[in-house]
Amino acid sequence: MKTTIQNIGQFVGQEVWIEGWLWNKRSSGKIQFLQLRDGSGFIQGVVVKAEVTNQVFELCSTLTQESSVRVKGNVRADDRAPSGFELTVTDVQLVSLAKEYPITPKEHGVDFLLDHRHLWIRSPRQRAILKIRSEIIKAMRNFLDENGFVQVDPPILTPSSCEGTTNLFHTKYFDEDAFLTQSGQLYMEAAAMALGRVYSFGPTFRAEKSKTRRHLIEFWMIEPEIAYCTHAENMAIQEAFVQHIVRHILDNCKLELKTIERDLAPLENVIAGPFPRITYDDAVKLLQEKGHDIPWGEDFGAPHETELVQHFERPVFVEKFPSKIKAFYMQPDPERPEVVLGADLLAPEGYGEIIGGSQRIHDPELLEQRFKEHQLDVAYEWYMDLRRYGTVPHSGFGIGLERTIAWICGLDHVRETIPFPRLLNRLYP
RNA sequence: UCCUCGAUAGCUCAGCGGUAGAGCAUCCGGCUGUUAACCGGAGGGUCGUAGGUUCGAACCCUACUCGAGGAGCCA
Repeated sequence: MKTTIQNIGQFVGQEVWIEGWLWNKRSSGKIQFLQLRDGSGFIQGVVVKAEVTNQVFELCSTLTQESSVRVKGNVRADDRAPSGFELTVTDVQLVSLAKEYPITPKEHGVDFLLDHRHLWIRSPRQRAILKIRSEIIKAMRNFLDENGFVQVDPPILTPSSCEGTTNLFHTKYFDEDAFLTQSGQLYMEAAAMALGRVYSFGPTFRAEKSKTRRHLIEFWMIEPEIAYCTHAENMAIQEAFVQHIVRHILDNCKLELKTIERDLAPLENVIAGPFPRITYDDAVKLLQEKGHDIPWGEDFGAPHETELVQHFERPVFVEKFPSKIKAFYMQPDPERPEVVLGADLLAPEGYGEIIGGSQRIHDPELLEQRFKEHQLDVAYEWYMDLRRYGTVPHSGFGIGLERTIAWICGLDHVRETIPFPRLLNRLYP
């Protein structure tokens, strides 16, 4: 009978085969402990010399780290095992004897590990993070699908930038210039006018020379866009969305959270109540009271965000930023036209902005005026069309997948949240 | 782009002007409950590159290359 380590608890008292790899081994003369993994989980195989053939015992003593093996054994519940189960080995088949494995059980530097990322992802910690990544994506899709959103895929090759500010990756589209997308938002606005509630899920590229623990050159974003939706409704959706994700991970990734030693208390608090909201005005006042030298009208830097977040136990919405420091498409507040109906969601524990969202300008004249102010070119004719033909108030947001993962996992760098991170000066492996 | 720090064995690091070191990994030997197992032994180096100072440089100086952390920008 063949099974996976994940399901091995169903076979207590029975003899099963598992197919996997040896990730570490300890031996003691007449007993050997094989640390086995098969992708679905980890289990220890105990090889007792008196209980197997000499051939099997000898084979085990020659096994190297990361050799691939098929192992037969009796499943036992054992309190000494981290997963609760152990395998008393009865037979072993060698699939391939691994050469000297570079990633030893000792500590390694970041550069070395990133050079060996294709092997690093085999380690228990990295496996747990990638598993949580998959579950976060699943939770996001579940929430959106259950709330009437339709997935729409925007293009990756685009004729120009969406927001104008950041540096884009340039490429050629036959004889034309083209750029890798930095956001699918403008296309999602078109899609929302066709399908009501939509979301995109795809990669995003920023050619910024950013070199911090919060930045990747290539990262994934989820960008929901909703027709007939106000700024307030937009924030309510974001709050429910983030709480759904955290709840899903707490319910479904207990073993993985334990593997990465995540403190669960801050996560449990995220789902215990509503997210606080603070206006940009009040945020500036708070920062000034705390001794920060920031005038009204200036955007927050990393130290400002860190300070702000310390005053709240849950993710906090900072809303109504000055329109001058925000994107051209954001709807002005009718009561105070110098600020916009938009909000950033700042994650707790210093993870920074994970969501940026806003109500979009739906008035054609105002949008035309913003185009002129920002000196945007005619490539946006189609975007103006959305206001010419049945324009409606609408809102949306973008959530950065890797920052969300880093926050939920409690990691100190986003590079561990993606299988093969693209970083400044790192395109390998 | 700017600021700070770093580069010595396959890996992680110590050595900071006078014969190149340790732990892990590898190989050999020992051990029936190990959890980064442990104990004994062996092999393993153009000290990032190029100059300079010095009787003598891994060590001091200069430049360059690569990397890390942070800033700006952002998700």
